[in-house]
Amino acid sequence: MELAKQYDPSEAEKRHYEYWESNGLFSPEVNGDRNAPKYSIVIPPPNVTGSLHMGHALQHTIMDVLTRRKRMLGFRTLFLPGIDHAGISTQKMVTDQLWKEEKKTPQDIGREEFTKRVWEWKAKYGGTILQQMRREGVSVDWSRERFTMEESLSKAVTSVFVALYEEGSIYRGARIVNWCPKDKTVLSDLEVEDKAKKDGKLYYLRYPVKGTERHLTVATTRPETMLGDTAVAVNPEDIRFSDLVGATVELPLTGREIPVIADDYVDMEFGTGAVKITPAHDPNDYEIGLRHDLPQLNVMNDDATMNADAGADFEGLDRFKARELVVEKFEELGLLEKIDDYEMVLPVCERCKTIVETLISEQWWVKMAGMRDLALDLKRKEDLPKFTPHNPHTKVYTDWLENLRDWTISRQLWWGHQIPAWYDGEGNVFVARSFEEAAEMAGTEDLTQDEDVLDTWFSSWLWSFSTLGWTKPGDLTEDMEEYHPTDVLVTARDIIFLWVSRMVMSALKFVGERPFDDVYITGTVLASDGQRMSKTKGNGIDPLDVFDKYGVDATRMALAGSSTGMDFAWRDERVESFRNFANKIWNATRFCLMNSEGATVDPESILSPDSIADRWIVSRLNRTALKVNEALERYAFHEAVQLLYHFFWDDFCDWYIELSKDEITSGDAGSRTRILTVLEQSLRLLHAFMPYLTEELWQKLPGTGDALHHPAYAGKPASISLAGFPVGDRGFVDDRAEDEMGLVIDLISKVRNIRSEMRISPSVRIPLHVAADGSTAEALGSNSAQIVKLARVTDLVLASELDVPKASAKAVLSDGTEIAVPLEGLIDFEKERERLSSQIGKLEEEGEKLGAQLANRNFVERAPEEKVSAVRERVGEIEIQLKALKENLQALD
RNA sequence: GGGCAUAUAACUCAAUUGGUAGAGUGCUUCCCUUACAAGGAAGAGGCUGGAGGUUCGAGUCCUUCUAUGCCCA
Repeated sequence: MELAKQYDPSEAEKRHYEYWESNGLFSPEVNGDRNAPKYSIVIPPPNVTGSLHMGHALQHTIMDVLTRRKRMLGFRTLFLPGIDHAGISTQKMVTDQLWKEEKKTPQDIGREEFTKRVWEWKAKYGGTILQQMRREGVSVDWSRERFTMEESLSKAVTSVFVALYEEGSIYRGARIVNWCPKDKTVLSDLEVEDKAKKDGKLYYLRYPVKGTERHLTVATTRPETMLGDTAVAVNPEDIRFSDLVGATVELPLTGREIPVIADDYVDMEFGTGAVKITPAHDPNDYEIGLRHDLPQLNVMNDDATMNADAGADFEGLDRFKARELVVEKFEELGLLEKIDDYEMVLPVCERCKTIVETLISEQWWVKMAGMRDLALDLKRKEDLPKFTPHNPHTKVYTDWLENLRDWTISRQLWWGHQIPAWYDGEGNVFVARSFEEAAEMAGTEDLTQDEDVLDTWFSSWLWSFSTLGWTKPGDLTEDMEEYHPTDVLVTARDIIFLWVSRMVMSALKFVGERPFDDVYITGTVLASDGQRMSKTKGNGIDPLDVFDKYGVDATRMALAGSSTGMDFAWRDERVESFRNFANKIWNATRFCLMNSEGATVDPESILSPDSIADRWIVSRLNRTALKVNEALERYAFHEAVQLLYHFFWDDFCDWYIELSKDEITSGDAGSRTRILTVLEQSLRLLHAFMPYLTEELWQKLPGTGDALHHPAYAGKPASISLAGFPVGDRGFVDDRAEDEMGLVIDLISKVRNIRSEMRISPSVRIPLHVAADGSTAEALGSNSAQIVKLARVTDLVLASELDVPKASAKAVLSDGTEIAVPLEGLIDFEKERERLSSQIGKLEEEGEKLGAQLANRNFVERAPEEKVSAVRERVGEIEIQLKALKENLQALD
């Protein structure tokens, strides 16, 4: 069989995913072993509006590596995919489209029609990211794909709402909230982000004190809110104002009179020390208002224009226009003291970046204290999910829990789970699982359902179990029993609070167990400039472009290989190196296949390796497998990638193929079989990371098929994804073979060094003399043909003593074995002197360091025995080598 | 303001419980040796951000400073 000279990923990527998916290889049911242990992961659901970005690619790669390995180990493996309905962004998207295409607003077509349009939109565009995930090669079970708005998950949402309401954990109340005037909905604290505003202003406004000639000056960043002021506050300790506490201020522009109050909250250092209090439009003022029983005067509409209570001059004005007008009028009245420049931080809507308004609004809330305590109990029992990397996530997570506040769950949207609360004509509320149930409770069908929907997170916090068929407390579906709790959650730092902690609380509350054992928090993929990727900066990198350019497998290797849990800057060069690696694997396989006649993959063939090279590669293979498995068990993806890269490229390609090349090309069936088998094992190890390339090549190797499957997948469609994952066997780790092979490699490298330094053309063959006895002579002698070939020497002269002319280049192997290349006529004495001197210099430097250590009695007495003897051993080696090198140098004179 | 993290070769990053600092890319020199030039061979390149301290021994532990990033308020 002849392969192309270069690997073309695009072709393999098309074919194999289709094969895997249509044969259901990623469904846990493919596992025929009823007693197999399970392994389950639920995907963090991307937004239905979303498309694949680097963060997804990273997380999905990690999850897929974990899943594929476990599947190959024979676990009943479930990797469950799905998306969430992303209330705000989806509604926005469809609203925009409606306006663009029909010049209509959602209100124009009504709720029912609008919701229909969203479903149509979802059917048409909502699957984008799911298709992109197929391209990534993720081995998810598509037969279990979930969507937060589908019937079963909606039932779960409703039943959880009702259960919490019935126990008194959900209530409705007017409180100060974050309000997005553009999306016209309330936002939870977590959906608001801070944005620095460097060119902000601090306005100093004078309020006349009633019955005096005095003014009280307040400093504010938001003059327009003064229209809703209901007090001025000062610190009770502040002697500047102590006589004014209890006085009345005439609030300009409004004709209202408001009191001067004293409250600890006021910072004497800030501004003037006097603070205007607007309980209806500032969270801190709201609290102060409650403490002092102040009226809450709402002066704004839901679109952040001023309302009638702001006064006739201001009604209808946008908040920023109103600000200008307020300042103007203060100026006219001579009440504007000054305006300072002021750097500040503004709260903005996480989605549309509009400046968030704080106002008082009637919303639904969840009391979190009870569930929070359940989660903190886990901490006490030291049974929290295990975070990787451990720090600082565990602490951040528990700190946050301890300061948890109630959660606003209603949203003023039409797209989402409509709140299951109905009102009768008198305003009584009935919370029920359905209209029928509510009607029965109310004794009338004359009910209207609450207009609002629930926060999207109110459905995704149930994701770990709602996706497994759970619809109500007590539900124990087959999938729940089998796959919950899941094994690991892989996600990004930014949703530890929004999602991870809430999932823990909901699972504890409703299922009575943790939703997952481990949490792996990935680092952030930064742009190549080290900055965060962002649309506005235009420095983002589209994973699909990278797939096209370098192939999916190379991209996955680059991502997994960078996944230490730290953030890392994206570098195309790194992916390129893995594309080259993929090509290396391709060509190594190409070589084996070109010489595969009469041979077939046969695991038995490497069970009793005979030659040093065979014992060595089998040892390296098993050692690598052991380490890769160990690394993956502790989520050290980058270590696993490094191990595989170096095993395959250095050990297998650079040495094993080269050492066995003659035997292979001359048709030795045994050698051919062994190399095919080692290759096949390597492909299996690589499969979790590079699924397409390995499947492509595995299918081409002679002797592969379902017979190589893990026993749990006997008789299933042949795929490397069902083959056993090599776990490695300590019995095959052969230190002696590795030492002996190390000598051969050292010898060849030293000769190559001589050639290179002496500038001997590769076409010129040179003689090689080696002084060795015993096992060294045996190891080198049994590989003499390979040494001759790889060091390009005429022949290898092995004797117990060197017998070479003065004009020879010499070197010493790590065990002290002396080697010499007689180079009559070729050798440049000056160069050889330099070469030897530089090597002597290096060894002397190392020897001095180590010698100093040994001279230190404290080291010898206090350091562990094995450390000391290791240093002694190394010093011994150095001494032997130095002696020989120095003699060689002298011999040149 | 509080908390956390990071600072290692030109670049991007590694370094198990403290025990002679590694990789990939880039760079230099040589080679199209029929698996692979997306390749092969040989090299150069680091007082591990600064300053103290603990220790026989510190990239690793402690203190402090500087710079950057993230989270919370």
